[in-house]
Amino acid sequence: MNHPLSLYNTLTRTKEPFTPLESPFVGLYVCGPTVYGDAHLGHSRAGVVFDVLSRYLRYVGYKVRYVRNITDVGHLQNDADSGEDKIQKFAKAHQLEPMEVVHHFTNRYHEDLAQLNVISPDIEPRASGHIIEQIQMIEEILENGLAYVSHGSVYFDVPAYNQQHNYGKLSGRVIEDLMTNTREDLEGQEEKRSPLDFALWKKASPTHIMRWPSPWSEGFPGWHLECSAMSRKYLGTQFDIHGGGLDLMFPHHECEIAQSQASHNHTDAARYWVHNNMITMNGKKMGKSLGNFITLRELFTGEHELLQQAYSPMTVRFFVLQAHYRSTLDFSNEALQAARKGYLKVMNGLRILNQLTYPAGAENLDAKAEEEIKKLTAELFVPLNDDLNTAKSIASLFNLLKKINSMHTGGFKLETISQETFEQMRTQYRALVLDVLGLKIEQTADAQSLLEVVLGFYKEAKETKDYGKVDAIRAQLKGQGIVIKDMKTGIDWAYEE
RNA sequence: GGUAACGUGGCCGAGUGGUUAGGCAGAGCUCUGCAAAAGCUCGUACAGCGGUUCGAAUCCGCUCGUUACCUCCA
Repeated sequence: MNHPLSLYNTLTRTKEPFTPLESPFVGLYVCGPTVYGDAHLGHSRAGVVFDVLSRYLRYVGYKVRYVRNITDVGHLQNDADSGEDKIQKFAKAHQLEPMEVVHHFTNRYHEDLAQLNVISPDIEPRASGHIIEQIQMIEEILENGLAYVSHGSVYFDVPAYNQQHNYGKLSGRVIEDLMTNTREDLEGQEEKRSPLDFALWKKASPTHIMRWPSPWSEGFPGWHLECSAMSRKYLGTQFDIHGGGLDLMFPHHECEIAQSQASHNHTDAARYWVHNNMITMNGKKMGKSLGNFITLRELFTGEHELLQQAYSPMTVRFFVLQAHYRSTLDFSNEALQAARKGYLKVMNGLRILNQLTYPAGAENLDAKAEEEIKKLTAELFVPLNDDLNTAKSIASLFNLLKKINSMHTGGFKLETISQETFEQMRTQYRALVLDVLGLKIEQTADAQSLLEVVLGFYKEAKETKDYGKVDAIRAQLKGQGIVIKDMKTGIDWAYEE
């Protein structure tokens, strides 16, 4: 199949037409979270952006295999010698098993993303479950002479690799610059031949409790390796799209490319490298290390000193989608409140659209109106082909929405457009909002409160002895499986038994 | 220091040479028992200074400012 989608490829720094290796199949790999804490607003961006990408690819007919990993073996904290990783640190502090920690946060991550209506990936591999694959890849790199064993650890030989390949091709780094700019305070790694070398396997210190056996030592796989090993296992040595946050470009993705090239893959792994930009707070990147993050749970409940109110999951989703994924997006209460209103406006439009019925047999075509609706409808999806410009698609949505609202209030006569155009408009609007942007209706009113309103009227009707109304309310509620109970102490209701 | 971006109206945020982005907030109008919703209309924009061009927010240069990566990070 041939679809005019183009994506910005970090490898080439240009927008390129997207053509899968084996159309209609698309392999998509996205770097998932390191599960040592709750997901924050920043995480939601990668989740939502690549959710929309996979939704759109499917919408236009591709068969997508979406793989997103869970990194649960921990990353090295600082220099390798400290030997303490984030997950372990957290585990000790709380007297928990490391697996207990990662399981806990994995579950919460799933819950949070589900709230955002992010569809679960097709495969969600865990680093801890792919130690064997990672060991195998290390062996391949050793066989190819691009890694070396040192004191029970294995390091990737960056200078040697760079003689055959181009280390830095993704992030635009020049190895000579990196050599001269290596931080002094990261030294103390006499095990490594070059400060640029990175660990493929790290021998565990005696106190390190996350460890696995390997040909070299009891230890754990280095950062970067899990993604190379798992993407290869489930998508092959070469696949279509690799996604992740911009902050992973270097060194993480750069190292992934090097590992894939240096192993028996001999490829850059992915053909299109796609990076989403960061969410900022007052212009500064939101991140765990900076401590300026707001978790999704805090957003949903409003429990954070910077939040003036709670923001629903769909508000957050809409907020993310109103910006292009490659731009930074600045958080503020005002921006979230604006997103909330915008989201509700779109959903009200959907509700209206569902109510509209075309007046059959009453066609009274107006060429101009017909043309206008056709044009506005056609513009809905077009921006998505231009590097997934959801912001522009949403703008198109609002433009069409004005007409839909006019149809509803009667200013725009439905019969002036053909039924075909009407149906097309309705189908496309729904498809964009529900299927591709992945927005859904959020219940704002709960049944209990609505019932209390009805019971209020019931009580009033009884007091005024308007028994016709009393009986009607009872009958209506009974139709909903609810019975009213008049007791001496007051009015209550129950589920009909 | 190296590399890469960015700077759009009160706020958020599209837009890469000429046409209304859009949302929120604000003003006015229509509709309305009141209100809401909705529709219509309106306003202050493209950091600064040069340059290229018939024409630049959009290309080039310089200045100022902000950020990201170079360490774990979506």
